[in-house]
Formats: sequence, C-alpha cells, structure tokens
Amino acid sequence: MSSSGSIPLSKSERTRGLIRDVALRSFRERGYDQTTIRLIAHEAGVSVGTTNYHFASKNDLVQELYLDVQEAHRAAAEPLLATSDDLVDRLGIVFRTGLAQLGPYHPFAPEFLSAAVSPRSSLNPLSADSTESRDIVVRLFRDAVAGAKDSLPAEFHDDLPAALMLAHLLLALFWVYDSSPAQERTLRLLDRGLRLVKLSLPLVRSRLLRRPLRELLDLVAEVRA
Amino acid sequence: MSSSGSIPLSKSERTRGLIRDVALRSFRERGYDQTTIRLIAHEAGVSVGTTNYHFASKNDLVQELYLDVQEAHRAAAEPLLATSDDLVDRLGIVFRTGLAQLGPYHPFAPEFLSAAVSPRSSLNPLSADSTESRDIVVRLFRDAVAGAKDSLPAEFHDDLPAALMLAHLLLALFWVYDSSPAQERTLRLLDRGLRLVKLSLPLVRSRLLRRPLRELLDLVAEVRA
DNA sequence: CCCTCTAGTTGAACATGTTCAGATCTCGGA
DNA sequence: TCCGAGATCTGAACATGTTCAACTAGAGGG
Repeated sequence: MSSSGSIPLSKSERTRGLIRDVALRSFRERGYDQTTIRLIAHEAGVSVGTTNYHFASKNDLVQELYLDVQEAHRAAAEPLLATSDDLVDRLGIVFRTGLAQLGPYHPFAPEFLSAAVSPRSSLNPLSADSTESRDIVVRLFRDAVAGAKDSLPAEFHDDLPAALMLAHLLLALFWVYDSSPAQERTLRLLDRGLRLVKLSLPLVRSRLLRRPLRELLDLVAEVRA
Repeated sequence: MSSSGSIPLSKSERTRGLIRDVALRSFRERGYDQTTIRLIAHEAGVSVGTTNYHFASKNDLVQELYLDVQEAHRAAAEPLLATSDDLVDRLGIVFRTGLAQLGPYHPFAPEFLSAAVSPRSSLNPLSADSTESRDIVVRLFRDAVAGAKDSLPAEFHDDLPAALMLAHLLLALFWVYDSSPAQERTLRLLDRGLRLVKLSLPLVRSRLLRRPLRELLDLVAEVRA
C-alpha cells in the first residue's frame, strides 16, 4: 500500500502521502460521496487548500485508488494464469480475479460509477488519465490470450485484448447493478458467457461468422473516452 | 410538447407547466449541468423554493424530458414498423429511431449519463421511477418481435423485449462515447450487429446454442436498478 | 547568520442542489 | 362578501468541490 522506500521523505512527500493514505482508507470505509475533501483534510490534520494543492481534485485521489486495485488484480491473476493453457479458462481467471478486487467496494459502487462513467471524467477507465491502470488489465488479457494453446486467428490478436478489457468493464457494470448476495449472479453470468464462448469458438474459426465478428471488433476495440 | 387541453388550468398547474417548459427548453439548449435550479427559477419568474415545491428535485425535471423523448421514439417507430415483417429489419427500425431521438442531445450526453447511470438515481432507465418511459421502449420491442413473420422459439418471447431494451441502452452507451461525425460509428455498429444476428439466427433455432443463450437471457432480462 | 525566493499552506469565497420555517395567496363555505 | 385552512411561494441556510489571494516556512546563497 504505502511505499516504504529507504530515502527519507521530504516534508512535501510526507504530506502528500498522508493525504493519500487518509483518502484511500476513507474511500474504502465510507465510499466516494461520504469522503469529502473537508473530511480528508481534517483527518490528515491539514487545510482544505492543502489537499487541493497536492491533488488537484477529488478524482485525482480516486485515481490513486484505481492503481492500488489494478495492481492487486495483477498480483491475483498472474500466478493463476500459470496453471492453465486453455483459452477460455485463462479468460475466466482474469475476469474472476478482477471481480474479486471490486468485491469490498460494492456498497459504494453506484457512487464510483457515477463519477467515472462520463467520457469527460478523468476517472473514466477509458480516459487518457487512466492509461496506467487500464493498461494493467489490457496486459493481463493479452497474456491470457497469448499463453493459450489453441490460438485464435492471427487477425484477432491485436484488438482482442482491448475488446476483452471492454467486456470486463461491461461485466463490472452488470456487477454494479447486481444486488444478489455476494453478487453471485454476476459470477453466473460470467460462467454462462464463457460457456457460450467455448461453444461458439469453432464457429469463429470457421468462415461463417468470422467476417462480421471481425468488423464488430474493429468498431469496439477503439472505443475511447 | 405542452398539453393544450380545453379545461382551464389552475394557477398551480400553470406554474408547474411553466417551470417544466422552461426547464426542458434549457436542458435541450444548455444540457444538464448548465441548467441550474436558480436559472430555471429565474427564467420562470419564480423563486428557487417554488421549483422545488413542484418538482422535488432537478432529476424530476429530467424525468419529464425522458417522457417527451420516448413518446417521440414511439411516434417515429410505429409507422415504420408497419412497413416490414422481417424480424431483424423491425429491430433495426426500433433501434435506429431510438438513436435518432437522442441525436440533438449528444453534446450533453456525458452529463446526462453521469446523472442517470447510478442504480440509485431516479433517472436510471431501469429504476422504478422510470417505469413509464421505459415501458414505452419495451412495448416497441415487443411489437417488433410479435409482428415478425418468422417468430422465434416461444420460450424467448417473454424475456426478449426486456433484453432488447437493455441492448438498446448499451447501444446508447456506445453512442455517448462515439465522437465520430453524426455518431455514424454507432450506426455502423448497429448495422454490423444486426447482420451478425441475422447470420446467427439459424444457430439459435438449432439446438447447439439455444440452451446457453436461454440461460444468459434469464440472467440479463431481470436486471433492475 | 541573515536574506530571499519559492514550495507549501491557509481559510474565505463561490456556485451548486436541496431543505425548511415562515409568509402569502386561493378558494370553498358561511 | 368575508374568513380561515390548506395550498403555494419565498429566500436564507446548509454541505459540497473547487479556486485563489495572501501568508509561512524552509532551503540555499551571501
């Protein structure tokens, strides 16, 4: 969580880190709406102006949370990816470990969603500001595809990871709306979706659906905020 | 737009109608964020408190806009539905006329999306508060399916309209993110998606994919805010 | 050791949606 | 016509994220 490097931190770095830590803890405990700038400032023992000096906006603080979550996603997914070379299984691993990271935030998911969904929000996972955390997930999907034994037609290789990341975002969207206990419906949706993909895979390799699927992928893969 | 019944309106009804008209015009011209309560009050010549007396929240005013838009959707779709009995064509009509209604709002789409996407927002199309306008669209899809010559397996009939309405929401989501001129990419996505559906339809009727598709539909069809 | 300049910090000010205690008006009944 | 209760209206107050002019402190050069 907090870096504990050996170089002594400057006063500024300590203040910034303190604000960051206070904010992230509050986001986890109280969610987005209840975590007000004034509350963060108070708990960190600084003024409102200081938090805005170190983080230009409240959303910049959420960005820090994103990074934490995505790093945890990678840490959870990578070891599991070593255990299978089946494409669909590997995709399932990335999706499932991704959902697992979100779990604790479900009570506050609507607040975060509302703040992040606008294409103009820096919090948007598809925005330029979120490139760093987004790329972590895209890389996970790239690895998942690349490490599978039956590889897909080469023409899919470039765009597929970005499209899968989008699929993951859609799954997360479903998850936000999922009020079943422990969001088990989302997991069921994922299982059934993956089963459908497994069944459809031969069709994709065959000629019939390949062209229209390819064209769909073209459009979807370059969605940006 | 404004109803022009013959019964003379009470003072209260006139005030309410005035606020409504001023607000809707402003939403269309200035979008969601720039349309402040104080601005509406000022343009309607009433106080801030009065607008909140007639409409408990700003979102209640957007709800009125929704109804206008969905009524226009129905008015645009119904005559066109009489011109074809091909299932995919009919779906295309409902999707396309739906997108056409949104067109003028695209510059402000992110603002509206952010306000509407939270499952806890009354503005959410899947919320109880939006039942009226949502049902207009669901009925359109029901008609589109029911009036097609090659009907689908009966087991799909119940849930399909709700699932199609969800698909329409997803298409609208894509549309919000679509910055191509006149959002032509969204139309292309729709065309390609429909072509894929047309190609896949025989597969759905056949046994292979029917069961998993059915199960997916079960989960998706009952998504609610 | 002192001076200066900049990084760091402060809290008041602003615009926003919403609330609410009280003022004002409307309208049916006497 | 007149009255009073209930409907309608008012504007100040509140909490929020963000901005900003002013203040402080700390580092580095003399």
